[in-house]
Amino acid sequence: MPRPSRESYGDQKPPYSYISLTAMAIFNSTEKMLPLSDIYKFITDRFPYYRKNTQRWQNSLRHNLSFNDCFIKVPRRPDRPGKGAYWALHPQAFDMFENGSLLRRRKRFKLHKSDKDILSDDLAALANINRFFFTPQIVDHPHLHQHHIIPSVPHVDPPIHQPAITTDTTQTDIFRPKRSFTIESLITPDKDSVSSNDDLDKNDSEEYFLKQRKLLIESHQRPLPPLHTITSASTRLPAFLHYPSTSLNQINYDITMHPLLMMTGPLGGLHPSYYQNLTAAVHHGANNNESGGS
DNA sequence: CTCTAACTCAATG
DNA sequence: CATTGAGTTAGAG
Repeated sequence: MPRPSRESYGDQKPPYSYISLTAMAIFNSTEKMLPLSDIYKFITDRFPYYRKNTQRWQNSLRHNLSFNDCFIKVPRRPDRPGKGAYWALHPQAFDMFENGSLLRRRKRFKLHKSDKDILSDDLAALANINRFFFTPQIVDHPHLHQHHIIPSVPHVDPPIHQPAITTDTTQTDIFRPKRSFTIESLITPDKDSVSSNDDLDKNDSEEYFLKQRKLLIESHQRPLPPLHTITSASTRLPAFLHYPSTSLNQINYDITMHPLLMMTGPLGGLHPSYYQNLTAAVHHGANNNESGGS
């Protein structure tokens, strides 16, 4: 029989703020981002206290998501229907529990307006990229036709293979573009290789991508994602924002290209104190129905 | 005690 | 579900 587990705090209010509860939920997820409903679920599963008065605290929690810059609303991928967006943690907010308290931070995590603008631009670009690459009609373009570049909407979610968060990762295989991604390099590839040869080496995904992009731009069939945002390196969200891969390499390539989706380092730049505090708290609450093993 | 993060209520989109 | 504002509560130093 599952021991009531003192870590779930029974009917008592757990000593965590909504912000830390939400951070736990997100951090605990494999993708490091969750829709609202799953955040609710995480909390109610672990802490009985929150199985009551749901309307009240859930409203408060939503308020926190919107109000605090430490939470980022990631647009839902079109091939993943569902309600609401995904919520992720801003990487720069990892040290927000510096003082070791999961109840009240020393300072509120707030982004400057310019950073917020950049971030929202990037996220908008991401949404556009998604919409763009998951829209089947685009296949009509003559140049693109043969290349299985543009997918029909994928129906399955392939398992995400994220590097398990182990003790450390000295070198993660992070994808990085071999050259800088400026507007110029995208629109006017400096290499004659692309423009001169019509028959691209399909193993060179970068070249392939550039060619593809060029054709799409020329086609004018639908708005392209604002490419300039792709070069903004100021807001680099680590891999936990990484959308699960699909079997569609070209899409992966494009999406991976976005700075929002690039890994910044081991544990995504996780601050040690954050890691310790949160994992401790998560494991605390996680022992609800443990004790017998599942 | 002060300062301000966190919470609540609630209107609005 | 998401955003915003305003007023209240309460934790940290």
